[in-house]
Amino acid sequence: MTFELTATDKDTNARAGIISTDHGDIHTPIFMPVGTVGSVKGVFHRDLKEEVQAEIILGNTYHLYLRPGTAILEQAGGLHKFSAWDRPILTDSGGFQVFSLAENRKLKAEGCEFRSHIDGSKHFFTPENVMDIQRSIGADIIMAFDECPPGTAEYGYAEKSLKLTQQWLERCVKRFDETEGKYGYTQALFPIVQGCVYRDLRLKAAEHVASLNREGNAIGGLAVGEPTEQMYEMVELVNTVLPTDKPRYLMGVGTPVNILESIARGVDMFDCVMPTRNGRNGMLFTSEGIINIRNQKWANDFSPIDPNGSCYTDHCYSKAYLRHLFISGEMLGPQIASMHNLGFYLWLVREARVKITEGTFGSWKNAMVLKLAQRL
RNA sequence: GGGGGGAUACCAAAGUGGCCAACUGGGGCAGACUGUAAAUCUGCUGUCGUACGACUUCGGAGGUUCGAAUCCUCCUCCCCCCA
Repeated sequence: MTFELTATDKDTNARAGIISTDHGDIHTPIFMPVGTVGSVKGVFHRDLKEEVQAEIILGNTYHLYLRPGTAILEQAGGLHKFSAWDRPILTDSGGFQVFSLAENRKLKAEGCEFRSHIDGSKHFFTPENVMDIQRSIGADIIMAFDECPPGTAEYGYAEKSLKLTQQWLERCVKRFDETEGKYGYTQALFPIVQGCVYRDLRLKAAEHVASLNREGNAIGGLAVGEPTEQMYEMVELVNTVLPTDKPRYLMGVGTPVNILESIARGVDMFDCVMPTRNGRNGMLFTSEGIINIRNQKWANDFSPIDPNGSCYTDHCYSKAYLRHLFISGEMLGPQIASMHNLGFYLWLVREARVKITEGTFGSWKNAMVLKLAQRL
């Protein structure tokens, strides 16, 4: 995997670049649709490629390990072949599940014991076996196994947690470097900066991560309950330390506005369940603002879902019809909404890329931020 | 013609003297969702009020009672069985 910086904005820290992987190029800034169990929920690969124009998608180590399991994935020849997705894939390590499935796990220095959310069975994740599992899944970019503490964590806990994450990171790197890809193409390991909302911890974590000199770096533990302004502050701070010649990935973020603000602070890669999950639940992100398509007021609005949208669904279907689908519990509704939202997110980052290249990102971003946060 | 059963809020359906403005579903309305245990979850759903509360309701009209959706009388309508 390589990264080439192709443009830098004059007014902000925004950058444009190209990540090259064995499964193709990724133009940054980029949004990566989340496909936890090997499926971007409700969206066909063909639409993901041709309409949404997704260049890379996510998978999740914890979920894929439980189902279908590494044996099946290895027999299939890795997740790309298994799922018939031939573009790049990034897998999260299961670190987020240490956070989101907190009731079902026990943290230890050695690793993390999980109770499967499916059948209650016990599983033990360590930095080493998480690297091995991600080798079996075969993602182009794999993530270090970390602990993601809640945004409200107190300093003492945050400090302790960071120490654990850093120890785990060393072990991840060691294991990763001792092993190699199983399917004939290369993989890259991204370390993750933790440290909650504490400046000194974040700086320390960023310096540690930078010193490892990996092919890309991630910022984790944000958008997990802390105020948005603190998130921006942390992103800005961490990016003063993370190398400029490596892609920076802000994990799990976020709203369209979060993404624009973070691009302005030097982030290159994003992922979030928001466009798909909120889409399934009737929330549309459009070029004019946010729509709750279930609201009564759209019942007789026969205008297209998003007249400026880049997907065929945006022009093909009306708001009134999409509302009808949601109200009627038709599965086509969530599918259309998911595709629309993903299409919008990808349009947004492509547009950001153009503006960065043209040198007009700053003013464009400010105008967009005002528009996109509006509730229609 | 005879006998029996029923009528409760938008729909269905509990409730059969006070704890009932009325269980529960559905529907409707609104909200939440950030490295996905989520096609999920939450709230509201008689009127007025932010709320404490006030007012009007259980087919209709009377009545009994301190008190009625619940008991009595009459009326209207619906369903079932027999002829």
